[in-house]
Amino acid sequence: MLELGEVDKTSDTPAFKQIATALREAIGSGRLAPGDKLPSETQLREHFGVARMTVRQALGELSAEGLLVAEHGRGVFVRERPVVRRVASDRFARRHREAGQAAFIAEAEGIGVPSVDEIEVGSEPASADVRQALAIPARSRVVARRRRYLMDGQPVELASSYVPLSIAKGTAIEAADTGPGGIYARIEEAGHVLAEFSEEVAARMPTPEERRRLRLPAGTPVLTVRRIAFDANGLPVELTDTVKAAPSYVLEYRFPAS
Amino acid sequence: MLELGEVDKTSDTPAFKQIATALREAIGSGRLAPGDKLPSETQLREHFGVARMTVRQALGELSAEGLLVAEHGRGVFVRERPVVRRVASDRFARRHREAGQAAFIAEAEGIGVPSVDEIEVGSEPASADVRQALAIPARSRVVARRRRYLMDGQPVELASSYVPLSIAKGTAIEAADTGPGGIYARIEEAGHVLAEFSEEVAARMPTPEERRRLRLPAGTPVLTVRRIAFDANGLPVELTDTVKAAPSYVLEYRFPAS
DNA sequence: CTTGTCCAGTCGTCTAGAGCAGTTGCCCTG
DNA sequence: CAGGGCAACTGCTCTAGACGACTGGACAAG
Repeated sequence: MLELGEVDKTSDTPAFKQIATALREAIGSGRLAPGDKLPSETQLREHFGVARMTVRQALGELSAEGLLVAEHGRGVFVRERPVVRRVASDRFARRHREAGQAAFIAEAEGIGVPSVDEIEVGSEPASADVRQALAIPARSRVVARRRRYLMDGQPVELASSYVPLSIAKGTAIEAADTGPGGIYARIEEAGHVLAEFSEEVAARMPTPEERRRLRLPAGTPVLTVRRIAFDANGLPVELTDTVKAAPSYVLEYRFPAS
Repeated sequence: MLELGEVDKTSDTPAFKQIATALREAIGSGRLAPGDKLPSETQLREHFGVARMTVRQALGELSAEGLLVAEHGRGVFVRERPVVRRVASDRFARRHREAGQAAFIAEAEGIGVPSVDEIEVGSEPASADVRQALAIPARSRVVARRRRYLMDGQPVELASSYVPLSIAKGTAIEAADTGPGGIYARIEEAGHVLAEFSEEVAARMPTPEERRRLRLPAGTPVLTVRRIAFDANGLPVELTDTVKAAPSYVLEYRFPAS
């Protein structure tokens, strides 16, 4: 019989979140393998001692993340190829609403990343790699911002953002707190209307340093995303390199074809 | 007062879907502007004559799409700007229009199509995962095409393509050689105008089988891409799962003038 | 004027049911 | 033995409540 733990009703964590966590853990540990059928909603309801709607809320969360597939009349199964989609975060949404910068920032900062626990800001000479990406000359300097993002207390992402010093000079971009609307709002204030960005996604093994900071088990790959923002003149204005703990991140884009 | 229409309880469309559609329409038509506050859940409940959970289900759907933001104690608001993943790529759209199907194929199959050295085509029962992605019922069959791509003699990519047998039946899709224009041309000939596709990218370690076929050194991760093509009616018509040895994958986006 | 308290409104979570609609396995029939 | 039909099981939709937590404004006390 599948071991799934219990729900602590005295906890301030909602019961459905606890159930979702228990199921996630069972999948992560391999007790539930890809293709396996989960206990039915009724069985889970009895096991955890909650109402069926509560179980469904947990299952719905995991389905939205792409970990589970429910099939009418058959059961709920662990996905054979687990994927995790982006989920909007209310907290971020609120910040955006207040700042009026919703779409670009939401996308560029990564929707669904709730908190930052480390931050490091300073000007430095740009590496050859960064210079090439930002199309700036040799010996140029950039303002670098390095952060670690947490979700539910677990590190999920390391981000390094670079802005040419020629753009950042004398603005709040040089400060740890970039103010309302974040860094993109400051870049626009500096006269660069954001128009486009490109993303390059790759898979690789983490460095030992990255493994430590992301608390990754040995043998786990990371997903890296390099994003470059361009202004209306096609000038690169910002570069963000992100290292994401895999497979907790997946991109999903839909293109109208015409 | 906001006009939102009614729910037809005799319809076979679920009530919460009808409510979601009504709200989407109100936002699309501008009766609900970005930043506007929606009627409260209680008011919507009374207006549509349904239980509150049903209203919440509709609101949850729109929140997941990024159209709405709920804030505890304040209300539900229309997002200031649409989420980026719904924004068209001009580059892609333009090329599609100019070159017709060739562009869609080049984009979908990967630019700089390499050579294929293994191919395997046949009809088979769809796995739960594939059925879910293609939105087809249990026990459905699909035409599966499994290929290995080579670049300069080195294997770079394993691709598995699935088309519902209901679409492929009696067409060249069932043949190893799909003829000029490839599989997408045959799908269009079958009456499905291709309209959009979605992509999901993830990183993971290869299976031993994949490692062997891609001739990967131990400890090297792969990049996986799942692409689903939809016709003009929003019906999924084809699914491609790709496992790439090549380290990176590029996506480009452009923001609408705003 | 400032501060703190209270309260109505709102969303978040949860319970305890109900009927409906797919899926599957089994039994019965021919 | 093959096929049809039935019944059990599953997830899907929905109802009708309950209480808690958060927000924002009214109002009283300082």
